[in-house]
Amino acid sequence: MSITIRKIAKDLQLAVSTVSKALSDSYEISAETKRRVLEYAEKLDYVPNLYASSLKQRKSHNIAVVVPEVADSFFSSAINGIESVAQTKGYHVIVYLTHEDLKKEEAILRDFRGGRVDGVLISVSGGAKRNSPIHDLSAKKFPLVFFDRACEEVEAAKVLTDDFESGYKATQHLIDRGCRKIAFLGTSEDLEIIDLRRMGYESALLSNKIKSKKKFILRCGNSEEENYSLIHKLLCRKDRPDGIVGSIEKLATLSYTLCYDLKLKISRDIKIVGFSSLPFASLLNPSLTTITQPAFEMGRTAATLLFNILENKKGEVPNQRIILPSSLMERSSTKK
Amino acid sequence: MSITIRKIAKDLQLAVSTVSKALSDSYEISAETKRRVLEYAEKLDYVPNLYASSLKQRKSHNIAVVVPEVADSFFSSAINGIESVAQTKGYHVIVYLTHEDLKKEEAILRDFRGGRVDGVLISVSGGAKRNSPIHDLSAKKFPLVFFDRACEEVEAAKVLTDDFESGYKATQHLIDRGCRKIAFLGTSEDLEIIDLRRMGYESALLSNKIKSKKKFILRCGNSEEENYSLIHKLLCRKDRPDGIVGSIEKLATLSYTLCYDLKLKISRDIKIVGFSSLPFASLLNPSLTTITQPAFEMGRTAATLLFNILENKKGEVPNQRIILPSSLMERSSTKK
DNA sequence: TTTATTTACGAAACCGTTTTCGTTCCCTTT
DNA sequence: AAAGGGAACGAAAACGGTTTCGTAAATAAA
Repeated sequence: MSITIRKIAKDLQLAVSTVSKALSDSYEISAETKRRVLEYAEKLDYVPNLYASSLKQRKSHNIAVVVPEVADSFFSSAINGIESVAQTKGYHVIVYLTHEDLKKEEAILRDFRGGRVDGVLISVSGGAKRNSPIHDLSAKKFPLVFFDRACEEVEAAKVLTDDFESGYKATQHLIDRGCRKIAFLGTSEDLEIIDLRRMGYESALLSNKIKSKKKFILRCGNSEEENYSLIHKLLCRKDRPDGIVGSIEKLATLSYTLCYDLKLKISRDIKIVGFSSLPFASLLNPSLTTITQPAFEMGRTAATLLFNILENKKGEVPNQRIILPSSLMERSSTKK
Repeated sequence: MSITIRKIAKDLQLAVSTVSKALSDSYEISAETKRRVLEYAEKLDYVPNLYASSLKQRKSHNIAVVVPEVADSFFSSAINGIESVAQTKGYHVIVYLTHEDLKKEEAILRDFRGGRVDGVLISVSGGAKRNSPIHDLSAKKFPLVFFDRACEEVEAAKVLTDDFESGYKATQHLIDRGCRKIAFLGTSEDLEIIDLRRMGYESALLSNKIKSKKKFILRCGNSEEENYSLIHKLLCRKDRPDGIVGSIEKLATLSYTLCYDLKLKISRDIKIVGFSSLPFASLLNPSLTTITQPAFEMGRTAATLLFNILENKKGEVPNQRIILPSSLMERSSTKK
């Protein structure tokens, strides 16, 4: 039997309301009574029941972070950024993993509607339609901020990078390094950011009068094995690409593995640039040229935005759209 | 205003208890009534209030995973392992990050006592004393399973690897490759697993009649910069080590960075073996020889154990101690 | 001195479920 | 026909806090 506010009240000959107020440091209670209550609570090692207070107060002091996975440098850094601000606000951050499974994501969001969290920061998983009804509904039900991977048509705050430009820059960089047959590794489902990166890629090709080939645009899936064989096939073509844009971290590293396996020398035979926030991209063999997003900063910004909404600061645009700059970090994988 | 069971009851001219039972598919309720309730609930998009039911039922259907950080391949994989079993049990897993801050860890555990979660899986942060009172108390308060980083003297289930043996193996491997001046990079606080790894290291040195030097045993901290300069100092000594055991993933990769900066050629000038579950350790330059723990499997096992406790399966030893094997993956960083 | 105001506390309602007992009503038994 | 036994549902008490609204005493204002 856990110790409750009622027990404290009885033992101290006080009303439960008095104890409750004393514990929350209400002005209605005298210093002396507060002291008695605090002391006794401490002594009994009283811990308030979360569910009782949340039920009554209609707030949980929790925010959710919903991400596809955590074994990705972008997400793990972003989570740290989010935590850094949640902490100052006295909020807990709860991490939910979708494993790129839209069904799971929907289940999680639906579950939130029960009041589990006060707000949500989300980077949607593949397959989330641009105007997913569930995301839309959720955004109307409670504060929701997209970061990095958003649903375009859902009205909510968003923290993004300029993915079109990033795709363009990555591709242009490869072209500058002499590549002419550049492949783009994307995901199978229609994620907006991947689409934009691909459009940037295609636009760069166009600017340089290079024909974009369907065969060089891969739609990778969720399974490592499947992706392995897809890229394998790509790299075994007669007109094998001489450059790769890996629009997801794991696709870039997987390309490395394939080059190893196929005895292709990265940078000489084929140049690679990957989207990644890996702290040790420079330790890879060869060091990987990356488009690096300000992951921590994006998390921080998104969380700040969320708290602005929660605290209902006026003067704030409700559905802000913030674009943070990402940068091309040139390394050996694209050396001439 | 959210829609509640009470509204459904009123609209359908039923008692709240009837609706509640219908929703939980109780045998007391006729099929017809169930159908009506379900249909109407669906129509109104009813979502049960989590706090109300948890308050009443005294269970949350949540389990917590408490880890120092998530930007570490071991932890991110372990989390996936945990999730894989939680999912089959209909439980949510909530990830808490301590950032290796014991104060924060204590606050989190204390918070749990309010009933936030039904059970906890924890890998303690540095500085957690062997018999930390808070962990001890927590273990008595609710189901708690340690994985990887445990508090030795706290009575609770544990899923571990043989860290002494791993430290020994790593060191012996370096000796076999010709190293004689081997450094051990550990953490500053007394984590049991690090201690065991270090003892394995020292034991291997002893077996080979190599004197262990205090100066070669580094106690790294939490800040990257600090660790950088610590290792920097180590590698600039006149009698610079010819081998390094990195007992934490980030210490191994940091050593790489330092070798780069100091123009030391890894494997020729200095050999490195690191504890890591990085999927792309083989992509590093040079590929990193690792002690790899079965991270996913450990997560899975720990979670299974926790659910056994939650379900109170008899015939199960309450405080099992399971040791899983880790393996030395030989790669280029320790080539002769 | 009377009236207003403040201070410090208590009683009770409430948050939205679950759960325990009843209580009907109807159908078997004997 | 009386007793017994389900089947289907309702009333009300929890769960452990918070919050509103009183109220008595103490203090200040008139």
